[in-house]
Amino acid sequence: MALFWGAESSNGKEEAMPEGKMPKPTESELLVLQVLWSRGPSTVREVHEELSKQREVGYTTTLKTMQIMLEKGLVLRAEQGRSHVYRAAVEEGTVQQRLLHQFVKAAFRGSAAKLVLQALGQHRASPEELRAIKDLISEIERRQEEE
Amino acid sequence: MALFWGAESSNGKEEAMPEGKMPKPTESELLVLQVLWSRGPSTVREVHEELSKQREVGYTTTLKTMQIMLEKGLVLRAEQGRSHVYRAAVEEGTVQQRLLHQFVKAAFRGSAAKLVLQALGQHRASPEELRAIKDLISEIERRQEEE
DNA sequence: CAGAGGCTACGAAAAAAATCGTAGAAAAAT
DNA sequence: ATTTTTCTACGATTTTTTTCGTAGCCTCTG
Repeated sequence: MALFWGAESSNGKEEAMPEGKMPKPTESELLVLQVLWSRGPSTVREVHEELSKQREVGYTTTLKTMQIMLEKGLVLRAEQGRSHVYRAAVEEGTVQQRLLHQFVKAAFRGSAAKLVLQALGQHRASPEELRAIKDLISEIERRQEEE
Repeated sequence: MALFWGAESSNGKEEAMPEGKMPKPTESELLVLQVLWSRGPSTVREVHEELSKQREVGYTTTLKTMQIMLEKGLVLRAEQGRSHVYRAAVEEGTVQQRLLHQFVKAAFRGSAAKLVLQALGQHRASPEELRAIKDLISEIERRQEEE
């Protein structure tokens, strides 16, 4: 079991990415992050197995992608025997927030409301989720009235 | 005034893109589409002026982008004197829908509800918009109860 | 009519991403 | 002890996207 992170002190990337300077992950990198977020710390092999389910891709491709992500600071890794265990260096919510912001601007001319309407209309949401959304809206409305 | 579209019959791209086989527009192409959607049919020069406000870019770059978009069928054009007037060949809503779907999958692991919550929490929505969203939710809930 | 300016076409270069082959080290299997 | 498997490193290639230079063609001006 790898008990500590930051064994790679040589490249100076052992700390979790400071929220400010996070580089935008590419599509492939996002796929890797998804696996890390859902599985937790994983080896290249494990991530690769997971990605292989979705689409055909060579092992070294996944490896290379993850190495690049390490350079960018999107992931951290620890040695474990002869292999490496990677983990996400950026939080899912933070990445989502940043990507969402850019997406709203790029595809919805900045109108988050339009996006929300489209998303709700198009995708299926559970009663609980709808409830949560309604609650949030009430919350926002309450705050607006106060102003 | 250009009264008809489809003067470019030679390249067989004079019809609006059939919803099914629309290629995913790249970032730059999306910027062009945004201009066409908001201004309506425009010349390269006009689109370029608009884009120049946002970022520095050469005229021929914009031109080339639009020519590629024509090949892909993302835009249509009509000759007007010695210049061309372009218009979007794909509807804004349709493109948004497709991009949104991919985005939810790529960044929110398919959870539209999570995206909605993030979007509402992060961006400002007007009371009217909130109203509209609430209405839509009620509508969805009603439909779900019936099942 | 000559020159300037505005347009498009076209090709090619530059930049960004994705993919993979090969080599070499270490561990496991036989 | 050999061989086979399993890893990483690294470079190179391919693909996609973006950007722009140059040439040729009209049109308008002087």
